[in-house]
Amino acid sequence: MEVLSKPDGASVATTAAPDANRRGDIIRAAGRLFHQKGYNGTTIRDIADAVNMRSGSPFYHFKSKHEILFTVTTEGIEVMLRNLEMVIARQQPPRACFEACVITHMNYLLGPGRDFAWVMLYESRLLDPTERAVVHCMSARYEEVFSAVLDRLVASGDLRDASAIARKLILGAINWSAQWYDENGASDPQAIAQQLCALVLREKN
Amino acid sequence: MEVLSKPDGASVATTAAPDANRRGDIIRAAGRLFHQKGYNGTTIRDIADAVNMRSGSPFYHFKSKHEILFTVTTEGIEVMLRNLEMVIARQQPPRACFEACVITHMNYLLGPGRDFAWVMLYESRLLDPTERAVVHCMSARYEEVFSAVLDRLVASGDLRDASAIARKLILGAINWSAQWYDENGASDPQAIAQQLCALVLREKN
DNA sequence: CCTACCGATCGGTAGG
DNA sequence: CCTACCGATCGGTAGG
Repeated sequence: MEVLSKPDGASVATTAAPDANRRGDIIRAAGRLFHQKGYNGTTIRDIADAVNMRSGSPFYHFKSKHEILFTVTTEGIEVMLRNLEMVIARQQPPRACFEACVITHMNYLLGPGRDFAWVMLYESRLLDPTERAVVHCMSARYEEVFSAVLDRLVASGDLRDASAIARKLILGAINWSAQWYDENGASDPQAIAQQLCALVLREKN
Repeated sequence: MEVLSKPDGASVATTAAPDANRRGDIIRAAGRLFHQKGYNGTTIRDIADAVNMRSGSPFYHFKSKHEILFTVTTEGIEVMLRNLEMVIARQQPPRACFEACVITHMNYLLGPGRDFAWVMLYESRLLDPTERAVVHCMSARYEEVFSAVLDRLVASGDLRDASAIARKLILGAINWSAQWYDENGASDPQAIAQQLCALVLREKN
């Protein structure tokens, strides 16, 4: 790489990085900041600072602040949906399938996807109607797939009720964990997922 | 009242109202706006407009925008805690007590307290550390009282587990309902509360 | 509680 | 991707 032949390597490393994914840097930094301070509490200058740009430069990659929020949000929901479909493709028995879905959901929600999932759950409502409709559509798809997992649990006798309200309550218990989970605390995402399963599933016999 | 003797009654009615609780008007309007658009997405001018004041006037009642947020937040948690303690004072059996607590919680969360509870749940994190500590302390008190209700359920055999995680999961399922509840939808707060009870409690026999 | 206003900051843009 | 900047708007205040 030509970078190596430049006389001032250190300076190049921090200011140039020609082929690095600056767009990805921006959405990761924006996700973290939107999570910490909220969308409206975060300025373009905050985001630019976090990736060592000047305040005008994020607009070279995104046409508006809203577009950054939209990108962060869809990144979150897309990964969650992809993960869910991968787990279901394993074709496990109903109970094992549900447990795996919850573990996967929580691993992302409380782990690498913390910021993206948070923004999707709590900040996407600040998008304008058109963008919000897209996000809502993707969330509905997630719920639809999850719903089929619950239906199988009812069929196998592991769950009493898979109505729309029951589904919302279960997903609520899961998603709410992002509010109180402490990564330095005693329990990890998997342990929480298992507690959730024990709470809503019938006792095994 | 002297108001009645004024020649232009209509004008008086909209501009004077000398002894009305303007402070209460402000926090109600602020609650609704913070719920709709978020704390940072709501301006002092939005709030002032909503109660027919000019932009500088809210500062006659509150020393800062943060103080309005703090007041809205504590109003929410105080009412919820008071309601909870009133239900517990009825001294019902464990299962009936739990059901009554959940119904009361949801009636406020999805009904008259919609805005206050929402702001408490989702916007209070934007307070500065000192104010947030006060709110956190009140929330902890709520959880503590709720925890005792769960302990009795375990003792009576109606619930398998009342660990801290189980408690968080149950409260999460409840609180999350504010995200999806549709007041024009099919089910009312009480029906949702009963579904929650059916989901987490052992079957009666 | 209003009028009039302030300094700071915001999202976004033109031109390079 | 930076420099330099713009119009709009923000939270808050002084004086009445």
